[in-house]
Amino acid sequence: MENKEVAKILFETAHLLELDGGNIGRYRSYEKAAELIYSLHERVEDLAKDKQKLLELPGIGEGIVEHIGEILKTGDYSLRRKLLKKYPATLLDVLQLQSLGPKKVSILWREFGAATVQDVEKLAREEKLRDLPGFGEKSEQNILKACEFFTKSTGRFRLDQATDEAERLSAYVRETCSSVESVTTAGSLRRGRDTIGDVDLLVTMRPGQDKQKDVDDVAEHILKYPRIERSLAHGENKVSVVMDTGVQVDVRLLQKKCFGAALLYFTGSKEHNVVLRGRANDMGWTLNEYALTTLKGGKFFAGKTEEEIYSKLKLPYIEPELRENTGEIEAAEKGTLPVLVRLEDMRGDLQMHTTASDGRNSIEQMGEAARELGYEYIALTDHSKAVTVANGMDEKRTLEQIKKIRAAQERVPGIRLLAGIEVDILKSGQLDLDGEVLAQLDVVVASVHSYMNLTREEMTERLLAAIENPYTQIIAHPTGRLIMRREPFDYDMQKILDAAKKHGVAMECNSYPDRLDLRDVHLRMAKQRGVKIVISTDSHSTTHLPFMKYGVITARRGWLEKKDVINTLPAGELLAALRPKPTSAGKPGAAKAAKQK
DNA sequence: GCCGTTTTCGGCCCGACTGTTTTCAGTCG
Repeated sequence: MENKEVAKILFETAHLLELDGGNIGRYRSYEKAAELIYSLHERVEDLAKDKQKLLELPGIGEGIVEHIGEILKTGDYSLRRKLLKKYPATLLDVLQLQSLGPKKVSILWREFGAATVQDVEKLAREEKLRDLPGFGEKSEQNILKACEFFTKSTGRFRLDQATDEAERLSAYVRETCSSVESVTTAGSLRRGRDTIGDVDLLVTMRPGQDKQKDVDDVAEHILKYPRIERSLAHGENKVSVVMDTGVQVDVRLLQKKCFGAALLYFTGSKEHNVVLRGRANDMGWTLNEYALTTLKGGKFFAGKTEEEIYSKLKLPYIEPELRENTGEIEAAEKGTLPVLVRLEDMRGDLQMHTTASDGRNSIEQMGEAARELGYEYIALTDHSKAVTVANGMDEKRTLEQIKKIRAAQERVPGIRLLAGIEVDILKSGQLDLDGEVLAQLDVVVASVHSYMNLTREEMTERLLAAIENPYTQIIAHPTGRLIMRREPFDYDMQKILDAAKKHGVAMECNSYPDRLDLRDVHLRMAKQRGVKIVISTDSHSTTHLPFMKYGVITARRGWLEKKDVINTLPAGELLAALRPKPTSAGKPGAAKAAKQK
């Protein structure tokens, strides 16, 4: 059973307990355990074999260990089942609605038997909510809007969508408010999560222009941004709006001396902050979004920069992408934080498509655009014949494509053009092209585009076969997930990564914002095993080449350093770092054997 | 249900905002 599934059952139990009222802290224990397991990089199933190991985890006690045992054994949990007899599972959706929390959801359930978002929406339309205690006309309207929003979307957005929204609004504020000194992105967007709930922007004022009136003027001005669909909140130092794209943006207007404390606080994660707060308390201070102050007397101690606060807490600066409370604080204490890979470290891009298959641009255009970005090399990796919808190439066309790439090199100086392929991994695990042809390519990237619903065992075998094939050098978008659209393939990731390490096959961190695959947790697993990583864009147009930044941020979330990512190497060293292919001339039988694998 | 150098009970991060109230409960991040 996957950690995600165990965590889901615990989360649901926590929410149901919250609805049920009673002991305040009890549900938080379930929630804390769920959060921990969700972000754990070891499998909870493996840890559970040794009860002591589970007990060592913070927030996990005898009770939770027993419940985890039950969940792993039976696939469900008796308390959750019991609560679900009392409350329908659809109430968990209702709980997701903005402005409705456990207390109010509980009232709606008791008073009207409202169990679904549709039920609540109907009641709001019939104006039946406004007379309940704690409700009113305005909250009825908000609930109605929340129901409509829920129906329209699940409320999360891809990293690129949130990035675009943040950049557009930031530019508007910077360009049109002369009293504003800086606009900074915080929240999960700054941490680089693959999906974003809402965008957090922090605004500071220029010296001398930071009186409440100036701040109010800026808030008013932000509310005039034409792409705002509606405003959710407008306080003294906060403006919350929903854009016409459905993305929610919270803008906070800050005093400069609080900027570091606020940036730290609003960047999160919540779990990271809770530990920092506890640490501050232990040292005789208290940390909030304004400052680090003394516990007694509230004397200001630090707050202007994040570095200053970490330093006072006797920690080195921790990069935002690491702030998930998954070991970064311990690493910071020991001085073993990774030096994370940066976008500037990337020397080439190893997956992209041209008009030869389903790309929009020619070899030359891709080469020139990549050279503009400062790359030293790229691999042109069009599809193989199994992907008929993408005009995949057979052996003959692949050989012609190699010639075309070699010829294009003459016309595009200043960047090395590597002849590559994105060869399909067939249902059997065989590669889609003959070994003799694969042997002539500089870079062989292999990936799955069909039969995505095989059983866990079948999919594991399929990928193992592909990795064992001597021509495979890189596995591209290894889990096949499409963010918010398609679940990842089901297979044994540990076995696949172990095999990749054994055979010297690199795993891709695909930068395409719909994919981000491998994801952070899996990249970290790969790093721990010493598996080589490449970060590629899978560009289908020159306009996709800048997606590299999303792959890099995902890699950073996976704790990857420059040395873990082989396309940070110069071309010669990169080619040496790729798994050596058998040459068709040297071993006549090798190619044939590989084909039959 | 978990936790503890204010430790076996009593609190669980904590401050802002909203909407409903006339001083605060509920929600949110």
